[in-house]
Amino acid sequence: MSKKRQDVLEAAECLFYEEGFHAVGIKRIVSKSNVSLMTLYNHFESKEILILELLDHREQAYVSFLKNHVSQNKITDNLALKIATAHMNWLEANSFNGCMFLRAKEEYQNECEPIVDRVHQHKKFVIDMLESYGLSTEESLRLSLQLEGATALAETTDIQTVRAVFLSSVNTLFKAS
Amino acid sequence: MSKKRQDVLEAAECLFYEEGFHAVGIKRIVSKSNVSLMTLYNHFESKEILILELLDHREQAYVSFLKNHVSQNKITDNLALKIATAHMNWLEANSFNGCMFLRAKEEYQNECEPIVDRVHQHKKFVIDMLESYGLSTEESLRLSLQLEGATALAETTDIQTVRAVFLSSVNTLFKAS
DNA sequence: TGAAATAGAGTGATCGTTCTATCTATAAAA
DNA sequence: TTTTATAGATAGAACGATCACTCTATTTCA
Repeated sequence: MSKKRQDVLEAAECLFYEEGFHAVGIKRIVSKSNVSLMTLYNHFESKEILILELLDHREQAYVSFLKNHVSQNKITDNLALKIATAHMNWLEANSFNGCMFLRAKEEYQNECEPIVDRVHQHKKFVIDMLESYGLSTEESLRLSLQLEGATALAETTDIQTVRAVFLSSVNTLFKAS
Repeated sequence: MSKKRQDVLEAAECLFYEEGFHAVGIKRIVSKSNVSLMTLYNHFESKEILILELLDHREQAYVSFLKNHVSQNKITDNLALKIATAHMNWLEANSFNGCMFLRAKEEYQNECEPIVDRVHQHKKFVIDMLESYGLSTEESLRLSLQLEGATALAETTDIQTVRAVFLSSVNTLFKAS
């Protein structure tokens, strides 16, 4: 991948996540990424296409982060707790402003169908991933609700408090599974 | 409260919730509420102040909705489940696009401190309300995570599925309380 | 008679996007 | 090694549309 392209994606991801999609203009992204306006438009046809590619980029980052942390986790008897811990580490490292996918869907609900579709696809993808780890459909949904809850709670609550509440809930819900 | 003022608040609440704060312009609100531009500005000094008053309005609506539904709920042995059911009814009636407070905080994170402060205040208010129902601090946080999770999951998942997963989780977490 | 609401023009700023004209850097041809 | 050709990146002006907000002049209604 082109270095310029990567610079744009990283600046856009940071700005959009911190301030929202409609609140951040193309000029801000260009300025932050040290790239010219035309270079951005040579790589991305439009703002909406940039957002779509950003969501691809972020899904890949989240999934590989989870994979790595789950495989490194030493807990052996509780898969859900392994995944929850990995998700908690993701939140702690990157994300105190909600789920970027849900936020994209919320902002483009009545404006850009491809973005909304992409978000639904992502959430389905995560559920499928949980099932591929060996959870049942119902367990996947149940864990998914916990993951979403932790992400939201972390927006307004001290992260160590969220960790304790989140992991103990998951532990209770999935013990002796 | 003035009728015109009420009209503006209702139109703004609907539009902001459906499409986001930055995505909706004042002209759209004026147009939807059948009120003139100057009338809006006579009632609300600025867009940000309108949003702040909207959050007041919505907090009041949510709290009284919860109070009514909790008191009418016939479950006698599980307070958390009563509250969860009431929250589920709120989601089903009004809210398939996330938590309006979190969305306000996300969009105004680096732009308007009073809005961000108001959102933190709201979340603290909800926790306090849960405690005033008789839950411990830890139980309140635990239930709060479930409420946030249900709100988020309802954005991309069939509402009856959310209801089943949500209520069964709360039931497991709070049984024999 | 006086206060409130109206429509609509006007403010300067910013939006996403396009265009132009200049510059840089690498690679092929001399 | 020098010249030329090609492609990519640059800054910045310009587009029409919209942003939040103000002002004015007129109308409605108690």
